[in-house]
Amino acid sequence: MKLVSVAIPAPLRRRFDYAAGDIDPALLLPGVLVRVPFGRREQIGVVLEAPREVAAPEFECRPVTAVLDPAPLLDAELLALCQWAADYYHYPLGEVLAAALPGPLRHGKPAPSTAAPTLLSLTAAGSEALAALPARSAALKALLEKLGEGALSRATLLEAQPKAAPALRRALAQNWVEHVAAAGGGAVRMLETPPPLTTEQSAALASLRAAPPGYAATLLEGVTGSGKTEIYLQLTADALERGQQVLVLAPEIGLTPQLAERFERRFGARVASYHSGLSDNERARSWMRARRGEVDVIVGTRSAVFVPLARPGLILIDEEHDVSYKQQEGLRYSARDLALIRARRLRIPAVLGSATPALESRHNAAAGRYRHLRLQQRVFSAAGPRIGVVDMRAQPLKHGLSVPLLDGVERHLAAGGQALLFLNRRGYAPALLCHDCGWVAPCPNCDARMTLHRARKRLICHHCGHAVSMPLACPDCGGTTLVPVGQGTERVEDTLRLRFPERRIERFDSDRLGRAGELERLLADVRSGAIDILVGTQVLAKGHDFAGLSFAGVLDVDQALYGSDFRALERMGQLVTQVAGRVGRTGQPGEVLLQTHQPEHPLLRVLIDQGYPAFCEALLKERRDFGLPPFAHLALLRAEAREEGEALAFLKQARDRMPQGSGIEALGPAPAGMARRAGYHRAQLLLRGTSRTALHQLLEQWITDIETLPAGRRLRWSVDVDPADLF
DNA sequence: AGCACGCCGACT
DNA sequence: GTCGGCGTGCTC
Repeated sequence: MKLVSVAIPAPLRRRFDYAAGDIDPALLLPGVLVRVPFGRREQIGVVLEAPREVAAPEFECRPVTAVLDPAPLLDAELLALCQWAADYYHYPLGEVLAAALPGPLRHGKPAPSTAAPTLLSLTAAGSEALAALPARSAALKALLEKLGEGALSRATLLEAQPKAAPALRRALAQNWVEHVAAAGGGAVRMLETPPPLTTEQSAALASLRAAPPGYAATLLEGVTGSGKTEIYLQLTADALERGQQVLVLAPEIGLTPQLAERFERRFGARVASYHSGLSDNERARSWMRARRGEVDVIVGTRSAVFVPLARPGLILIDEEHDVSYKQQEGLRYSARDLALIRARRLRIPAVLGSATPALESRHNAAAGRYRHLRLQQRVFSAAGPRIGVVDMRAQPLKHGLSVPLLDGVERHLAAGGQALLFLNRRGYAPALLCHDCGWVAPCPNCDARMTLHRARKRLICHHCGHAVSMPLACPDCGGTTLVPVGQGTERVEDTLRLRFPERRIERFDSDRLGRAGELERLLADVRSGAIDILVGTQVLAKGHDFAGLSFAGVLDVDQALYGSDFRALERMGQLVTQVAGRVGRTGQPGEVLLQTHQPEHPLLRVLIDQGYPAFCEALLKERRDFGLPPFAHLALLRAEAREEGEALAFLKQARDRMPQGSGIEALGPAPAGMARRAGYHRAQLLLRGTSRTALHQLLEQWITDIETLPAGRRLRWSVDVDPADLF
């Protein structure tokens, strides 16, 4: 009889064999989705291998219920990539496959019908209408203006202007906007004249183009403003001319529309976006369009690394250093690393771009695994900003803002510049203290303090989301003098409002930017010069261009200097360098001030005096001395349980069963950095080894063994290969 | 993960 | 007498 191996989306690290039954074996190809009976219910599984003839099955196999696709949904390459990820991250293949498929397809919905996207173009009548439009037709005006800059697909347009759908309907009805075919299938139309390249850009491009066809990884280390995107665009043009597809990864949803826009504007390319901001159906459509070759450029976040490619030609990973590429739950994969694996298997080039490459990437480049190209010259201004330090010791403070910093803001605003203040802490204050008895509002679920959100009159835990209304009196002693301690972006914003009442100050953090399109709207105001001071978190450090910025302040450098996470310093260096790179593009000299209580910190000095590359060298030396990545390979066994001590006890058992003599060291188990979070007690066991092969061999054996531990059933545990942090 | 089976406590 | 708690086992 004919048997097929099927992967089932369940936390089971094995395959299940089914009988072909009365289904034509020719339909049961690898990558085909099938409906199969599984226990007492039905599951959608993926066929892993073509049916094999077995005389007498050792197991009584149940028959496949139905074949869901006429042709395999997953091609051989994607299947192999998922198998690789399952092996490397020690995660069940069925679950990896489920992660690679958009929701509707995973649940057995038929593949949506798609067509190559068309572009929306402003007509002559549209231009005329735009000029005559009354001011109150704001949405329509914004829409026509946007399309006036160049044709865009409907999807990209709606990502930039989420509420433009009604206006678009009207514009189409009036013939102010028309559908035009996008370029594709090897025909590249240059719709924009590419800007002249700098000498460095030309050299980098020439070097990339000179590479023989096939896999090559290139680290493109280019300071902010050195024109990495232009290199991406020109490499993309090459691939499009060859009739190939380009996969572009960005760390954040907010960066994908801009990239999509660039490709559509430049080439009239057929672009699909893929990220979690899209609806399930939109994701399924993008996925299928890429699979069917109806789009030539796929722009997406982490999960886009699993989008199938009909004609793969190039993979671009922008801001490759960004930690968002690492998934922090479930299948804990690194999209950057998987993208490189994918490029190698596909025998196509990959380019890792960043102004501040990850230590690992610089190390890989130095070891000859990647080519290393550098762009050190900015396109628009010759000099980088001056970076200074404010010694916070004995400084009079205004809610965390020092006098030199406030003076800096003042000076640059007076000179017509914009100022950016960076603080990686949202809310008003990270703690609320009773002045009478010393009580500090704790989170009932976590080992953490509640953050005060004053505008919303609430205390919110940033680790579990628990929220209560702001107390008026201390619950312990009844005292009414409750003092906010420390500062978050909200408080900095308030302080600045008092100091600069006539200036427009805007906060950029996830509290403020909740609604779709809000960031885009604010960024437009920054570009037009309507906003004078930007206060924000992470969001501000990622890839957005602020042409008018001439001053930046980093308020809490100390967090990284005291931080216990081994990557904290690396991230601080990246942040400072990225922030510095956004400053002083206008031509007026930029300035960056770092507030710290440790102005003499040796690594901080190296960063300021010698720059990011030297800083990385110093950090790498430290990592070597401490036996940390990239000089050792890590895996973390995490566990969390409702009862205190259970997680630790489980990890101790696991440790006792670790195979011996593998050369892998076990450190711990120990309670996690935050021992209790969201009601769970957490602990972890760290594995370290210099041989990746040895580490993986051990993990494979060991995990199979741990799975049989009864204690493991009563708690949640997971394996994290190449953990991004050790918390 | 689901889902069923099974063996003990407090209800109508 | 049953309803239901969650420990244990299994899924081709």
